[in-house]
Amino acid sequence: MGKLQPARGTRDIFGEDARRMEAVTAAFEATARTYGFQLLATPIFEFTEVFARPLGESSDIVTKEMYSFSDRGGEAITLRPEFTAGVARAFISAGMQQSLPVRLMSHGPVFRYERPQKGRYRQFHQINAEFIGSETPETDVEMITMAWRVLESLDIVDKVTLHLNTLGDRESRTVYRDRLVTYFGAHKAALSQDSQRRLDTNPMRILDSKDEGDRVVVEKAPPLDESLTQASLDFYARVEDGLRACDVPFTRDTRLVRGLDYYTHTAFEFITDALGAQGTVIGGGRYDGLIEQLGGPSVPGMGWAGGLERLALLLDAAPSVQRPVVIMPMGDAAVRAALSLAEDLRAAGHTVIADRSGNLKKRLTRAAKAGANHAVILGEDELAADRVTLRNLDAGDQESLPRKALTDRLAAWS
RNA sequence: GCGGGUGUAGCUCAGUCGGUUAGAGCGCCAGAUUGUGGCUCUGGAGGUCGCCGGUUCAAUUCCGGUCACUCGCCCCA
Repeated sequence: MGKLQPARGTRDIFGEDARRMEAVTAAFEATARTYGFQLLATPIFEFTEVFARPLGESSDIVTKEMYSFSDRGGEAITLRPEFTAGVARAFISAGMQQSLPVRLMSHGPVFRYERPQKGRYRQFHQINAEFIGSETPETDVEMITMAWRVLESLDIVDKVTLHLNTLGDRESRTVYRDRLVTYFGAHKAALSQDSQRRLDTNPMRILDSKDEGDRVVVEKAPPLDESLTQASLDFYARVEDGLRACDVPFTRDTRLVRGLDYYTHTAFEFITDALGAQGTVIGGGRYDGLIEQLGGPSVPGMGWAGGLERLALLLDAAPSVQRPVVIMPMGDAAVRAALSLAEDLRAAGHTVIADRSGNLKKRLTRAAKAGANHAVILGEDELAADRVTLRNLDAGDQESLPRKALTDRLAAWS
């Protein structure tokens, strides 16, 4: 095709795609609001440090996926690869620890330099929720339930499975990680190349390796629960119990882990098998160490992010457009009169499109294509009589009525 | 970053065992219907066969490279 393509891994979103994504965003905002969340819009770029520090210098995101550059002032800048770090930075910048807890929702583009696939882009979009300043397991329950409700309101909840796990508190996590390193280190030769690398960079990730040889080794790896402190076990039990109280079904998945060190306790993902390798649609967990690591106070947090594109892909059908009323003035005098008539209808809450070009036949064709329910025909005859012709495009019939009666007549239809 | 597949009209796709005018359906435009759509009929526009190079008398077709998409890995939403 032409040379004018969007840059690799980016795309133009319009029409049906745009409506799908709009629907997901709207469902998210509406649901999150009922949980007391307020909007926080952070910049789409930050000083590189904001992301590099909490994500860890050796993590994949930092080493190969960030869009980083230095600006004209020589500052190291990075396009956000996720929301949490930026939200945490905003939390610190604004001194929000004065009013704990805070419930913050965000959505917008994020950027990762990756090889694109279906449901995976270099610029993609996320919905994101962070609950900062509460360390109770019931907060985790609420956060997960909220994600569940979003999926429910989008009617895609049956396409998705909630995988749930705990990493325990920091002590548990460290113990478990050490045990894994010891165990996998002893079986290093049996591991795939990828997993041998993971042993250094991200040992817990070996647990969910897809390599068959790895799986054999993983089978006999030390079980997570043996490394958990009693407090961690209790915490997790309350999360499970709370989810049952809210009727949110879940699957315990002890291989579900988070690579980053600041994650503690609850980890969860909503996974679908409808999107190939891009199965995770919403993922999140508890991060009790993050804010401190960024140089802020020691404040616990719990959050999750959802991939807009992936969620949009799961919707059965694209939401339909608002059905407009199309007003069709014929002749110069009518064109002018139609301006104010359209304003009246809009003020009454209708979506109004004015079509001023072409013959009536053409305009009616266009109106039908635009999904209009009614056409208001305003020609010389109507103008002279101070009337309009209102055509019902679904029924195919029409009536003549006084111009002033139009708003009421249309109100009866909606 | 690694390995595989694909790239023909706005969309979905045929086709050319290398040969001169590249097709269909849908969509679009016009007409049958001077101010009345959705059905039907008739006609029309629209393609450097992704791009660059090589082989050849001749390349959309074969080969190489490149770009994009796609499947898997890595990683993640």
